[in-house]
Amino acid sequence: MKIDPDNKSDLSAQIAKAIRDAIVSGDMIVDQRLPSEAELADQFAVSRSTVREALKRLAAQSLIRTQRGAFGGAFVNRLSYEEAYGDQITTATLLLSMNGISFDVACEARYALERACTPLSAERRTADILASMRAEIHRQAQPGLSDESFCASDVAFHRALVDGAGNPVLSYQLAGAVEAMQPLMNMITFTARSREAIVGFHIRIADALEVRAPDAAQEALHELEAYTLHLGRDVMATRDKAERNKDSASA
Amino acid sequence: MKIDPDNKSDLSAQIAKAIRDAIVSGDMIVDQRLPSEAELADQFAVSRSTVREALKRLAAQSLIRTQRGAFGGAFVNRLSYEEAYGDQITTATLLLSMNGISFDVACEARYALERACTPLSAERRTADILASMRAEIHRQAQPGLSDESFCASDVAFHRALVDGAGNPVLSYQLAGAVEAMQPLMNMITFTARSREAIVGFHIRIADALEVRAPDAAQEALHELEAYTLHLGRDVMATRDKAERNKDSASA
DNA sequence: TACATTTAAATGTCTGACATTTTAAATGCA
DNA sequence: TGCATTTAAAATGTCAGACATTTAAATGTA
Repeated sequence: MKIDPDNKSDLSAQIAKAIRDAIVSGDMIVDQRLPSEAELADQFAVSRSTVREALKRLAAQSLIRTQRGAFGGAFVNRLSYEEAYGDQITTATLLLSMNGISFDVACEARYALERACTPLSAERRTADILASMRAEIHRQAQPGLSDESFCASDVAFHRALVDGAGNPVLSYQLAGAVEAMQPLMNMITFTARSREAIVGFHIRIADALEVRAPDAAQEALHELEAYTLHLGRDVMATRDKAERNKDSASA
Repeated sequence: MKIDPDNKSDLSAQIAKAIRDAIVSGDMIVDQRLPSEAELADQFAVSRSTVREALKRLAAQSLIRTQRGAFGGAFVNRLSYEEAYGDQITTATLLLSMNGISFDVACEARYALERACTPLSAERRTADILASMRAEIHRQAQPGLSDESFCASDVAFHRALVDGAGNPVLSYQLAGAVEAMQPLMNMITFTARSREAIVGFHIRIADALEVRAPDAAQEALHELEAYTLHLGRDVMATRDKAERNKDSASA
């Protein structure tokens, strides 16, 4: 089913690729059992350790799961949204933090994606979704809330907006974009006034969804984007200024 | 920097998680060198094999890279868009194929996401992007083209539309959604007439982008979505019918 | 200085062993 | 026979030690 050219480097990566290809192409189907580690070692003419390293690579991508014991082994895993979310969010977060993505760019992407599902959400939002949004709005209005908790609630609100579209593919794709913003948002110190403004936008969005008014929701979202961008730019400007002062002081 | 509770199961997964957390939290920064395998084995009080399996998990997620030789080792990897694309597309493809996502749902998600970046693309598209789109349109009009090549070109066209927005975060998020559709699209047999229709929509989109008319682009995209949905439903209906006939014949 | 050689440190691979988990089969007993 | 218990086998998880290979720094030499 899979052969290995006599390249000399990174056997475990090659073996992982061969098995991964078999899974992605549909040659191996969900819940099918892979040969045992010993058998794979024979087939590929490598040691068991090398096979194990290959299998761990696949396990890290949730492509297989392993069971111990007799009649155990490695099985092709049905990739679930729940499993995929985690990686998606981790990857998106790292992409932002490691590549110096500016607040502006991240913000634009996030709201563009949210606008993509607002019309659908206005059409399909369930009572549950609406209740979740109202609950988050209520939490965001609590006076003693820390900035981190406020941001977390903000993310939860927007997740509800996305999930309201009732399209799991959309939810999956947007989970990363929305959650990856949180570290950037966490750098913002929310004054009482800015919180009040944000909650106001949230209420407008929830109201619009409640009466299934896509245009009103879209407009509120647009204004929220502009406001968020404004807040973010203020913070960045202040930070850059402090940075410059520190530099000139130390020089 | 990281400790390991005395759970007895899946040491390599626990170690991978500890290191991953250190990377995601920023405790370890890009290009920082991890301790050698032997040192990690000491720190975690496990064997070198176990450490290696943990490192392979992280390598599979592109979180680290390894270099052989003196002064080599494992280094925190700067996660690039190029690396992330691959996983993103693989995961999105598997999610669709393994979870029985219907053509309708996938199609809706894809076009919703594309609509999110059409206004940006109309505003910012470069001459290069426009040239790419025209080139793909030209290819799609070739008579001898196979269905697979037509689909691949279709994906390339829509990738250009997305990239036109000039926002790498958007491009990353949408790569999976667009490319994951290809296997589903490949099941469609494109007649000469349907190809002609699709090329017509593509021309309208490119024209709209050329004169920076977001609304016209949006409208053409909407109609293309409806048309694609129509094509897909026909195919699915035909296939289901054939399936039923086969069932009743064998029964 | 420039080039060749040596050396050390690290990952990559192999072998063989033992521990643990889990299920199926075998066994024993009423 | 029927059921509970025990046993055996198969598989993954872990460990220890060895050797191969790669790489860059250190060293030696013309």
